[in-house]
Amino acid sequence: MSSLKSIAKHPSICLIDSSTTLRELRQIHAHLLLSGLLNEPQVSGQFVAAIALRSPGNIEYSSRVLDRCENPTLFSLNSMIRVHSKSPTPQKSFHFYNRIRRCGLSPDNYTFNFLVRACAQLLVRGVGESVHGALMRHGFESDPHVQSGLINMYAEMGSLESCRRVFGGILDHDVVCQTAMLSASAKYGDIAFAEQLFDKMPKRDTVAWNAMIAGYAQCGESRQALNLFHEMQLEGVKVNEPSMVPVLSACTQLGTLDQGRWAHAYIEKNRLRMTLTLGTALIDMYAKCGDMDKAMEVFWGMKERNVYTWSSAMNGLAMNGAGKECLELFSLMKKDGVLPNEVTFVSVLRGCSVVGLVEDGYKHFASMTDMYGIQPELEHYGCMVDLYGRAGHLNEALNFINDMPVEPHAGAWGALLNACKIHKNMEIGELASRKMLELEAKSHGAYVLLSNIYAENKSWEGVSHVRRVMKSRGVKKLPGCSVVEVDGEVHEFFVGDNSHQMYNEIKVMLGEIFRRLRLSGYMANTNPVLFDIEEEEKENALSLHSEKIATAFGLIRLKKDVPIRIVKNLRICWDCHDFMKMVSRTFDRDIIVRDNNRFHHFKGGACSCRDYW
DNA sequence: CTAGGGTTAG
Repeated sequence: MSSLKSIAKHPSICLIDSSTTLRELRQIHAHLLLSGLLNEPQVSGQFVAAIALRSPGNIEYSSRVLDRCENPTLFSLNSMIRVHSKSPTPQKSFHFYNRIRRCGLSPDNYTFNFLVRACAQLLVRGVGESVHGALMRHGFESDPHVQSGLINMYAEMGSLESCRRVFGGILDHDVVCQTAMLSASAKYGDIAFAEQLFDKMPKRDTVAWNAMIAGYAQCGESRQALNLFHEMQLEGVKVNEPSMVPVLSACTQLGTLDQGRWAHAYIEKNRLRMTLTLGTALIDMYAKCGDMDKAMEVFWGMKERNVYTWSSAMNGLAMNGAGKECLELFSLMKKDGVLPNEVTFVSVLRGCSVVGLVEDGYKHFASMTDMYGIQPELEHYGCMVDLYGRAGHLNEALNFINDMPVEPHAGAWGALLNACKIHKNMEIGELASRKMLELEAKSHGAYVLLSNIYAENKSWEGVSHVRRVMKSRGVKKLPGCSVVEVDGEVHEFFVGDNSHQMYNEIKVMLGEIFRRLRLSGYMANTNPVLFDIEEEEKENALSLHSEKIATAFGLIRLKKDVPIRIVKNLRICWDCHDFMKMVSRTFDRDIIVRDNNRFHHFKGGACSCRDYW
């Protein structure tokens, strides 16, 4: 036995890791074969498992080795099931599961755990249920990891009910399966139940804390996510890489660059590894908080990049108006041998759209099916309509919608409507809004756009008609809200908000801004017919859009060389857009606004969106 | 030295 142990630790096997090449594996294999060691099931098992666990890129090779092996160990077969469960071909797990029986072995709790996870990936009707049945027959339903896998599987299959049934059937809840149930509940928006589980866990480990933080972030409870992370540190729980991903995601949602920077510094100070996932979350955070330079710095600093990493960076560039750079990155990605997916193409098309590259956009759109076998989805069609529309090719945009092989969705008509607003086209605009409102009768934005198209074309009866319809249908909207961060503290302003403790100073500053802007020729949007995106309380002189209040506050509290960063929950309106441009020139300040659509970088009187809104 | 938690779009 002792000799077996030393064989199992054969130095060449210990050397295998993710950088090992196929050639090197062949050499190790030949070496083991020549020395006769490979006949030992333990050694071949170790060899196969080492490849499976530490060098998944060479999984095909270890699969062939294992297939030729007379007496594979359960350990090596389990390892193969495990790698395939996380691969794009989870069905291959079953090949090794079947081999377990044929070799006269019996599956253990590890086998079923990995197999269940393979089913969660596979998502073929009935397969998960039959594996569930098989593991019950083998008596593994009381294993906490198997239970956790089952809950996770049913969550993936879309049935919170089944998760609850599994969970309810367990007498003694282990932390592992409680954590799985916590994640499943959060995934389906039942954050209250997730909290309840978290609160009554007898022992909360890092994984449980991470799951709860991620649950908050997924449900859009960003503040709660950040609060819980701070609590986690106070409790002295060990923080690791997966802890930071939802923390960054919360910063991304809030648009709070200072907090995001703090999280980045925390990662470095605690020497957390810059894994693919963590790096991608960091790039996304910087991109969506408006610091695209920093996002690219992180991007280029990464050792490896997958399709998520590339797509995040490309999406960031597109959102920030850097369409050319987005397309350059796309060619580099392909050169790097990374295969684009459907999400990548959303970024590519948006990149083309923001700089008006109609031809390139069409070329890339066609390449989706021709070269990559990716079926365009609604988002891609929406991007194409936006591409044609923004460039002023309204008829082509309309034809494109009419030729769509699937039923056009509200987003496609919305993109066309938006283009009609930019290019002041009333006829197509009416058609687009009618179609859009058939699909989304309560879409506030559609009414506003249509009304403004009428107003700009001086069709007053059109304007009043829209208003009547809106009222009769009870269309509601979110109140506009803008957020500014000063010294890591988040300040929130609503439309016409006078509740801030510094409101008196803000009021004085607003007066000063308007006085100076008027001297430079700014005409406040006084057209009483032009429909305001946040029209309510317009008659109140102090009722200003939240981004104007936020700008005044930023001018007071932020140093001159620091850009004023504003995050808005709605789309910025034309008047505020003009206002921002003029403030950026008159006060010589950079202003960066993230609205719910994209970024606007105001500098020296111009905007990065080139007034394409 | 096999089991849990995390990322892009909408």
